[in-house]
Amino acid sequence: MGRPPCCDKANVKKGPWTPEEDAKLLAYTSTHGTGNWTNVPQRAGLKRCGKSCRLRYTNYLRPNLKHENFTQEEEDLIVTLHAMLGSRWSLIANQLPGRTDNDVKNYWNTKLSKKLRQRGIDPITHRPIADLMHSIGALAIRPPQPAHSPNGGSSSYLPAPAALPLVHEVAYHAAGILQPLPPPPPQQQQAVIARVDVDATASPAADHGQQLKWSDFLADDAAAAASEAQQVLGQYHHEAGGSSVLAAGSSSAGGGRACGDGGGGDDGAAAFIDAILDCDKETGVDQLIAELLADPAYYAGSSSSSSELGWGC
DNA sequence: AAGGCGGTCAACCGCCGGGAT
DNA sequence: CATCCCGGCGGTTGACCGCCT
Repeated sequence: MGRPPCCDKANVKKGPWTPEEDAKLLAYTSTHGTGNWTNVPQRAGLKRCGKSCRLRYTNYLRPNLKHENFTQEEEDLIVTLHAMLGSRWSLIANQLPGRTDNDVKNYWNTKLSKKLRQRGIDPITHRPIADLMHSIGALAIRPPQPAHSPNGGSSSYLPAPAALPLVHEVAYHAAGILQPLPPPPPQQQQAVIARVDVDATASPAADHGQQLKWSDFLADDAAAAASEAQQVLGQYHHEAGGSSVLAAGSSSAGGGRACGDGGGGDDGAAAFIDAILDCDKETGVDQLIAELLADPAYYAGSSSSSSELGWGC
């Protein structure tokens, strides 16, 4: 039953690739393409596992890969997308033409997370570390809460009473796309966001009557999915028309979206991200997010944006 | 000059979902 | 329908390199 094994694991080479191996793999892929990696090592004359060949090709040998340093625009986009998606590196890399998920992941782990930490920002939650310390203290003295989910249960948040809004959500509220959030009770302002996830409750549309769900974009027809996303998000845009909160015309670095073929932009997930980013661009939320991320006052819990929302500490 | 140390990044590991058989 | 592999993914490791003492 099933398929034959991919390779003889006892007879495969491991470790760094030699130029000769690279040349063989490149020669093979340039003439035969990249289908069926299981057969590639044998046909290319390599003593490697097919998986290793695929990795070497996609991360290093593939044409159109960028090998130079990340630009400021790419850096901003990674931070923004990480705030939205968490560590879904392949999705983030899809928005950065010429970059691989491994590139993005390494860059995040070695550079960006440190940068954020140096600025007092927790790279996982994108919240001030000081806030998290407070939250840990608050959680330590808070009695256990019964599992309760107002929307019928999403795993995006810890069962905390009310999480602080995500960076993205703050921007949407500030832009007037969503109804203003009611000021949370003081103790709830210190709730922890444990995970950032694109899900119903975490989406900007969560409390707008109509939910924007990740799964909605997982349609067979990518074009239809993207269209649907645009339609749904466009509605928010329309309803938020004339928002006075948006700062007109300021050009921050965060707005530069790298929208290319990306190679993987033809699936529902990419359509979802495309739709979010397009909507951000149209509404100016992308600039707002960039400003939020760049604003130390925001991370200190006293930004103008948060005070506009009525939960200033 | 040499050893320690930290940063970087290519490569591996293990898991999972989907699909082939 | 069950089984098992493939391909993709995120997490982790370890070799290499440059800087510092």
